[in-house]
Amino acid sequence: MTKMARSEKSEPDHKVGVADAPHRSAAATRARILESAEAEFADHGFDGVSVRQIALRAEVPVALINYHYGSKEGLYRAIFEMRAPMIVDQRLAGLRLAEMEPDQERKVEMIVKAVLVPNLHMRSAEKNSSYARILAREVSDPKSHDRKVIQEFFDPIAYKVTEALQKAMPDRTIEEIHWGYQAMLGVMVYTMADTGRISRLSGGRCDPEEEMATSTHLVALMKAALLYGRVPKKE
Amino acid sequence: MTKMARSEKSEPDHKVGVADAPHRSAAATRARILESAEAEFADHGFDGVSVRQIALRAEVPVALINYHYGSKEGLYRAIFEMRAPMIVDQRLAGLRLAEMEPDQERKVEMIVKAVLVPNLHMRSAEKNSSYARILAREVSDPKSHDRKVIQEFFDPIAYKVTEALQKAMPDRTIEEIHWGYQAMLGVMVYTMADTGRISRLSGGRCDPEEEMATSTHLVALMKAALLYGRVPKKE
DNA sequence: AGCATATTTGAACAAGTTGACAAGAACTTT
DNA sequence: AAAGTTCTTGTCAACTTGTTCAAATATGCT
Repeated sequence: MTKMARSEKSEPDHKVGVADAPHRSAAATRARILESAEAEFADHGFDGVSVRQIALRAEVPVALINYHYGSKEGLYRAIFEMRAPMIVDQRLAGLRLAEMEPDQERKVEMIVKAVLVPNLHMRSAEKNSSYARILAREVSDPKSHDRKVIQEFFDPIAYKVTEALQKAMPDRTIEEIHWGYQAMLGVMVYTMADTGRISRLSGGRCDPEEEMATSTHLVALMKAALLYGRVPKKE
Repeated sequence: MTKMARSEKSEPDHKVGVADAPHRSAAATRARILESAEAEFADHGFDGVSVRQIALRAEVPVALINYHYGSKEGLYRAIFEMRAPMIVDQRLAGLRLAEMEPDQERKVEMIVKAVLVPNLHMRSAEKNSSYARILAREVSDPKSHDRKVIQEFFDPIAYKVTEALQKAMPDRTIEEIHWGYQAMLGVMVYTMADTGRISRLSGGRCDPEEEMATSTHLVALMKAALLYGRVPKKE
């Protein structure tokens, strides 16, 4: 029987008076590893990074990361377990607000915002920008299918969004609703994953780092797409 | 000095009468390697695949692929050198058609189609579906930045598209044009990269494999986004 | 203090990686 | 038919990969 990783931590709220002692607390080390992993995975992808690179960046011996997270994939998943709830909660909050809005046009706009804004914000919040890139990469990686991480963490909220859209625009077909949602996700992910191409092509006029401008434009586009983008009825 | 790869082939149009001879022609072998590489890269990404896996699938010894393509990256680039012109040409043709259209609304729709349809078609054409997934992956991979493959092959056509959009909708700001274009690319790439999530979320109602339905919906959405998605003017 | 548990460490492991080489087979041209 | 390319092949060395081990150190509790 192999030694199991310490997945669950007691996380004792010990006094941090001895902060600069030889060993920072275990929790701090775990956090540092997670941080490094996030950055490295964002830059090079799951397969593009070796556990050693992560360990090097975190300034810990390689073995430690296996001790704390069990495996490379365990470490990877830990990133999502930490970050996913943040944006899921924000989306839920946005959806609740949209629900109360009587005006249809505004309601759709609020739903769009509920989906896009949390992620776009995270993208520009320096600290989390790497997670945004990991997320973007994960959705376009067939291997993620095996990891099931998107499905596990984000499918539930996806259902909530499509439901909300359906309620806001009852005259739409289910297909229209879903393709509309996919379109939203697409532009969001593409923008989050941006590696400088948008800025390059636009001569610097468009920059995903500028959260306000980006959100404004994308929300306007997707709102219009959802409200006015009807497919000509068959036959 | 290392032995250089045979990047350029004389590609002699020799008689293929002896097709089933012990050695298939060199060109055929090259092609077979390229095919296998395409499939493997699509499934696992550049870093997720070893040259051995590709060689195994193509049923050739490992060394042969280094002989023909010099290196793993050389092989990767060869895929784009083969496929990119196909879709670039189709887009250009679409743009030329759009140019003659007098009606603005139709014109924009034609530009959208010129961008989306070639890729979506390739996605569903069984043979090339793997290339579509490679492409999708490449745009969300910062490492591609180093490889410069997107920039090299697709930036030129991107400029042509934004120009066309500008001419079709002269009242738009440059930012609106570019964000509109990025949105188009986003939904396209996301759809091309799909790993089954779209179908799963929609209970099987939406499937990127169904080219007609997919194109119809996405074109309708993006046309509306571009035509009616104006950002409220500042101040 | 002293004992048990949690954490950290460097070294080692087996498996798999890439790119290279020299030798051989096949096809072209002379 | 001989010579010269072009193409194919098995094997190799040097190196990474993720993971594990046993020993060392730190920490928390009574």
